[in-house]
Amino acid sequence: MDVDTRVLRYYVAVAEHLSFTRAAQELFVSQPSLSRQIQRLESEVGAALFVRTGRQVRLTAAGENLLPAARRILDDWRQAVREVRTSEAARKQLLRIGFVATGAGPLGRRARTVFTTHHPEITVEPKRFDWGGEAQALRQGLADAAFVWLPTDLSGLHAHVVATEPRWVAMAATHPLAAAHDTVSIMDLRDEPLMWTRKAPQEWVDWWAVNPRPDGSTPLWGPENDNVEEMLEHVATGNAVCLGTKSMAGYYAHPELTWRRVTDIEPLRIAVAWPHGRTNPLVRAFVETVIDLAAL
Amino acid sequence: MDVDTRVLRYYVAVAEHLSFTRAAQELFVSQPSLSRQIQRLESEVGAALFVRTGRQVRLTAAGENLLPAARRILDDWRQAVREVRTSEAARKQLLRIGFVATGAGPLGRRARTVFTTHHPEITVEPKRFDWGGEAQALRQGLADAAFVWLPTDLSGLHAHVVATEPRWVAMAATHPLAAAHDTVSIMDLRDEPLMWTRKAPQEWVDWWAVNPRPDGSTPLWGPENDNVEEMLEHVATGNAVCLGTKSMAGYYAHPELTWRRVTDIEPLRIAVAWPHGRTNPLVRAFVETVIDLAAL
DNA sequence: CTGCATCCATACGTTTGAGGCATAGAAGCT
DNA sequence: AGCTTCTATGCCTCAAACGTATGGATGCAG
Repeated sequence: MDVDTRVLRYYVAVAEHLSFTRAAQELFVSQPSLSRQIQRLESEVGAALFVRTGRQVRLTAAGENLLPAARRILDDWRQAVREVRTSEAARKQLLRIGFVATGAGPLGRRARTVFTTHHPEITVEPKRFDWGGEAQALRQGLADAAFVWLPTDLSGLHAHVVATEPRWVAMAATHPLAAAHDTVSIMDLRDEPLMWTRKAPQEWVDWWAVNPRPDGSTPLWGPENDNVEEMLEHVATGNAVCLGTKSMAGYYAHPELTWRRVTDIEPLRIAVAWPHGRTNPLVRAFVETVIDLAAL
Repeated sequence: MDVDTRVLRYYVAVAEHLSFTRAAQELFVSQPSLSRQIQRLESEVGAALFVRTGRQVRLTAAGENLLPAARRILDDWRQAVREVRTSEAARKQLLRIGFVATGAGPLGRRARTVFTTHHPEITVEPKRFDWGGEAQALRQGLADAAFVWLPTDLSGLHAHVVATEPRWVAMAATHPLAAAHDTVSIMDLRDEPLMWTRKAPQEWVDWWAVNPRPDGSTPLWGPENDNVEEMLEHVATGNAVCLGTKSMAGYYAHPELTWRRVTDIEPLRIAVAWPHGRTNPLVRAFVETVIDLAAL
């Protein structure tokens, strides 16, 4: 009679993809493991949820009927956890500001400073997340507001674009390109292995990698990584190059690393974002501070 | 971010009893295990749910806020599973009739016979449950209708009393009481260890054991058991005596067992019951068959 | 019609975690 | 101060969830 929300997530994923293999990939579990969990769920509820006919998978009537309940339970739980976490932070007079890597650069720091002078009783906690994690964190109640890097999935969130940053490329100091030019073109990176991550959605990875390239080609993929530090370790070692922001060129300038401006790709857009639903007045105040500063 | 509904049940139980020890007893888990699960839940949601102050346990604000969501999720899941199981049975043209031990005796069998002649396309499946399990089975969608033995918790169920049965007592054939009388009084059983179960609610156990006795005394408790067969094994071995129905005296008459009518206790009331909510017309038809037969 | 590719199920070994028992530690009562 | 009551911690056991390797069925192409 008991279920784990994990199993419900598995079920919804299979129902959405109508494929165990693809759902397993999305869920970062093996296909056999996923099959077992679905079998277990089916025996628990006493009915087959999917019809597997060799080549294709489709929902049974029971599968269709259970699906809304599974979604409802997942939403209910996510929202409940988000509210508890958010209230707990509010109770402790905390304002948790999520960001990735350099976040919004100088704007973020100025906003925190200004906010703190107006609300000295509040502790503002900058919270660093892995690639794509800042938007996720808002949905999970792990941050109250965040500087999110676009493009990303903004469902469930309010967002205002407050800054843009030119994109730069990082490479090992010994890299030939570093010696050759002060600036580079995206086409100069055609044969360079590029860093990527499975933490962020595909859309995000493609945008950063400029995939497809202006000439229609696909980037050469290098090692995977979860966050800036890991990424730059790889790059300094010479395994790959990576794209980043102008701020990153300043913040993460170590001797083994060389940064160059990329002249011909669009800049990063950065938004301040916060979750839908009842909004803590402090969150709104912080967002307004950011927007005001951005307008200067 | 994931939870098991089991953990939510634990949480709700602790919140209702405001005691880990008592909740653990109700849930049939050890107190340390329960404590650990609650700790785990608390770290998952990022807030303490209970304040433990040595002598007493009370809910925190976060604990109060999470409670409705936990209850909602549990109800949602129970209902979803019940509906899937019920629809699946309907799809297979099954009508599952729950009962305990001898159920409603001859009435149950006659009702199934009559129903089958009117609905030959339907397979009627008598389903036997452990003590107190027939009402539970209706709530869990494991039966479509059932003969429930009163008193029991009827929440979520419709019920009509359709029969009563005098109560008899079973003892080992070698038992002194068996030789002495044709009938016995409840007071004759004062010093006899009586069978009991933890499957059914306390109310049920007390009613069967006639606790307290007319003179205010408490029965002497014998071995525990889950169902008729286990109970009668104990009784035949001479470990205890047990109370049962007149039907049981006929159905379960083996040589090592002697049954005697108990003259001075109220008879068992038996109801036909079915779950709240959308009701399959076949269920209603069966219930009406039972009620009609009972009226004869 | 045969070989190949695709996709889900099964087998098996490994690891995580939920449970029980014993016991420590804290709080209130006598 | 000692006793009782209640929750937390340490340690062990066992079930189950996961991954890798592989089997088996289906559909497509040559």
